[in-house]
Amino acid sequence: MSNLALGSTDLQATVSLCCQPLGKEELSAADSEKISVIFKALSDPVRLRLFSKIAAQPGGEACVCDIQDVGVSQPTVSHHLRKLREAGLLESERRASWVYYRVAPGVLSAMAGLLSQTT
Amino acid sequence: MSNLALGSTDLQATVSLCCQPLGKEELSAADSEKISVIFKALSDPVRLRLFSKIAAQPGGEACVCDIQDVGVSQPTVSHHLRKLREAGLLESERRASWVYYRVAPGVLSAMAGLLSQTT
DNA sequence: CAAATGATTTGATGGATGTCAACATAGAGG
DNA sequence: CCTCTATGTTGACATCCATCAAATCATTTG
Repeated sequence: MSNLALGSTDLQATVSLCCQPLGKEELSAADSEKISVIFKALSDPVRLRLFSKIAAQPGGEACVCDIQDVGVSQPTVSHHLRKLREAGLLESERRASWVYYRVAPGVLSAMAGLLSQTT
Repeated sequence: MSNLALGSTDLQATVSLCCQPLGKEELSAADSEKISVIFKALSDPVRLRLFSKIAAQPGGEACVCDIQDVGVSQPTVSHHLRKLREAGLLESERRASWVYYRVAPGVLSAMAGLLSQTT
């Protein structure tokens, strides 16, 4: 593994550019496929917790070693972080011995936009 | 099956009352468990499409017969609608021969709040 | 280089889940 | 009642997925 965009989806293109808010216009089959990937990434309690730990980090990023205490083994943590990265929700970068994860830019606002009220 | 609240989670209590936005404070293990249920409900393409069809309905509700063309069999549609209801995302009501589904009140705004930007 | 630390990958396994066919239930209308 | 239409439920099955142990890769340090 090497750099930021490796194996990740362009989430901004996926969410921001494809869809009206859910309450405004129904999703096409294709868009549903794309967006469900994002919800699926957050559908596991451990993954959601890891994502929240990173999102809530003051500096906006967290070392894997700082977020490992979620009740599962370290390989499992790594597996979940990979899933989050592949879904386009996280970016990762190696600095010296450590790998840092951060929320991909635009992710939170894109998802909030999808769920925003239109009434 | 009979009425609105049958087998459903109180989603407003689950989402609105438990959590700060993801970018603000990390979720507890318990809250992660609760909220991941909601994401899981939307993690299937067919379910997400059904939910979007209902959410985008002008009157705010849809008869099952109006949203069945999503590429799977009728029992499967029924199964997915049940999952969405059990997760607290939808409510259902029988009127004459037909069953109507609508988005549970507060759901969209609660989820949007969870993902709202805090920066 | 060798050892140690941090992180990912691989392989295996038990459990969860989406799907359909068949059957059951509910109401409408002869 | 009996039938037709609209939904929901059950049972079976194939696939997906979370998890861990073991092995591997990457980087620092002795």
